[in-house]
Amino acid sequence: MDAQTKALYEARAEIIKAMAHPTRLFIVDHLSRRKACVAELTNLIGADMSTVSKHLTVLKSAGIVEDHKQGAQVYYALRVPCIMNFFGCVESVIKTNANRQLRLVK
Amino acid sequence: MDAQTKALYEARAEIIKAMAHPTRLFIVDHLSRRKACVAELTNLIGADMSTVSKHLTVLKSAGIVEDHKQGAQVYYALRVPCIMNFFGCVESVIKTNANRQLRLVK
DNA sequence: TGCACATTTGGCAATATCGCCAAATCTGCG
DNA sequence: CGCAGATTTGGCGATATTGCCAAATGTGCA
Repeated sequence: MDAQTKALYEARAEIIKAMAHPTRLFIVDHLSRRKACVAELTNLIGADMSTVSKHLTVLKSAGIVEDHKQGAQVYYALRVPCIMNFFGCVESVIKTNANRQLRLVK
Repeated sequence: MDAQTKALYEARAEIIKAMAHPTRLFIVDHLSRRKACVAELTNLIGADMSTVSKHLTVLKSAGIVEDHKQGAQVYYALRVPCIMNFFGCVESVIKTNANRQLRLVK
């Protein structure tokens, strides 16, 4: 694999890596419905606010979300809605896996 | 976030985590065109065969690829073609990011 | 200015991931 | 059986990720 091809796949992996965490996945899912500030997300998630903030930083660096201040609060919004396409396919993988499991039992 | 919701996002993250590596992304991309055996992929990737084999194990455990023996060789194939939808969106994230960069410079 | 609230940053321990090497398996065949 | 080729597994050091706490920073307002 030449350097350029490698760089391409590394760039892609960066984006996907940013999604590869349950909390960040939840955040993306939630933001796909409405923008939210850190405190709001922290509440829903039930982790330390600093933890949530760092997850948001990861998503932001990847370019998946964007933030804007509104008073003392920082609101985050989904920047690339097509990310939601991931879920459909992921769900189908999970379903396929489950079916395979079932077949083994039956 | 209640335990069930958490479990759901964890399951989803498992799948995405399996994709979150340049080499594995390359493998998935390649397998979307044709099935291939380990030696073949190893050649294209240029890493130790044991490394490639382990990447394939990760993809297989996630249910993204499946394998079948053909003589002494093990062929891998994409099990869930919709995974390829990821690329389109990832590409658009990369493009959006690049445009943002440009705007900063201009 | 100084307080209260919202968020980010620094730091650290626990854990997970990665890639290579060496050794173990597995397969077809003489 | 025993060898050669293909693949997987075990193990290890290096590196990256994660989550919490404490401390720092930013913001609106009295």
